[in-house]
Amino acid sequence: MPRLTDARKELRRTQIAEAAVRCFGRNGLERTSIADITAESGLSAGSIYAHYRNKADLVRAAAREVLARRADVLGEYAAGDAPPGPDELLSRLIAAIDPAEARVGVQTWGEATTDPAIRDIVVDMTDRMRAMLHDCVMAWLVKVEHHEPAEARERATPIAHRVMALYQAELLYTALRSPTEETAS
Amino acid sequence: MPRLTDARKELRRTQIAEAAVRCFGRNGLERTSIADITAESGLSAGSIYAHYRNKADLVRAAAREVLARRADVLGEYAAGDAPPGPDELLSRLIAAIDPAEARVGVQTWGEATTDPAIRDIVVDMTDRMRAMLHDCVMAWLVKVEHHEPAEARERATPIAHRVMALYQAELLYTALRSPTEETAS
DNA sequence: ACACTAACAGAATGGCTGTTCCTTTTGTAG
DNA sequence: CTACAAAAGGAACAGCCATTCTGTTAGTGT
Repeated sequence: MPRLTDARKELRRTQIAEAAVRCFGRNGLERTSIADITAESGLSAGSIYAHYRNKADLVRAAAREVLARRADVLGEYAAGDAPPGPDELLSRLIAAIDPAEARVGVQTWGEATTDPAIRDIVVDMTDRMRAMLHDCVMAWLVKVEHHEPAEARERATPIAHRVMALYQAELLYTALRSPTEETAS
Repeated sequence: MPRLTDARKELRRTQIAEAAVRCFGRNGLERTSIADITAESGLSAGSIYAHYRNKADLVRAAAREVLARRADVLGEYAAGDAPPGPDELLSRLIAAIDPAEARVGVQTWGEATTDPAIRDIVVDMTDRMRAMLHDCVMAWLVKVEHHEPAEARERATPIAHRVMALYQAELLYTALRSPTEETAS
């Protein structure tokens, strides 16, 4: 084959990454072998190495994917014109948690303590998500609680911090609650 | 040597476990080889296997040790006759966090998503710690806020839950903040 | 439609690592 | 103090797994 068109290439990359995420959720980052991923994705080792430099690179991509998907959910809320308050916001975030992705997310935290590249991804995604929470809470303070924008910005910071913390804790609980068995119909 | 006296045997076990914890904090649970642990502990492979059935067994012991040490800190507070309020309690817990142990703790979470044995340890320790927090908050409600014991017991539950969540989030931040370098003099 | 070249399959490899085995050492009981 | 047996040392082993390599296939630009 000649060089694949960019769309196709990206498609293959996500196909591999998604298979990897499924494997990671099932067996963990390190206990997942390339062979597992080839089996899950239906591709071969050679093919995987044509798209990712090595396993670490693939893990990074998987981490980015999982974390990004979680962050995206937030974008919608902040933009709406009836922003939910902190409690409601937290409830919705928690309701949107997917157990499999929660597991990979928590595994990612563990890996981040050791691997600087993963650490940067996690920190970056966390900061970004907290910023979105901040926007969301500020919008609520202004539109619903009728605070001054300047004051709202200040007040929103610790609230966003707390919501983030409670959300992460819930993510951990979800990850621990569903050890390895779920056959969601 | 004949069978070591129980005290000596336990000493060796903790010597190995502590070396393992140091290695885990530095390189992660899976990236730490038995060779690393022999180097860190000054013992040999044969010796390690005389005290632990296998590596998984050693990881379990290390997890227990780290989590137990964190839980122990709490015991003191609950027993004192001037129990700290939730905010003060959280501050003290956070102040007592050791970065190296935080890293191993977070790694343990990641492992728990995959390994049922580790999962049980983490869940057990978390429950135990939350129960201690509950006792502590209840003592505060009764002794300082002058609530009725029955009412205090009820009110303490969600508060303990929140303190636990915020503590765990802080643990995560600490683990991420200190990637691998600290040469505390 | 053709040719070119990168994607793909899958076997081969080389290194690493958990575990075991055998020897030597040494703590303990009598 | 002696003898015994378990513990410590460390080399050897076996299996796994990331990565590479070789040939084959099939998209893509012309």
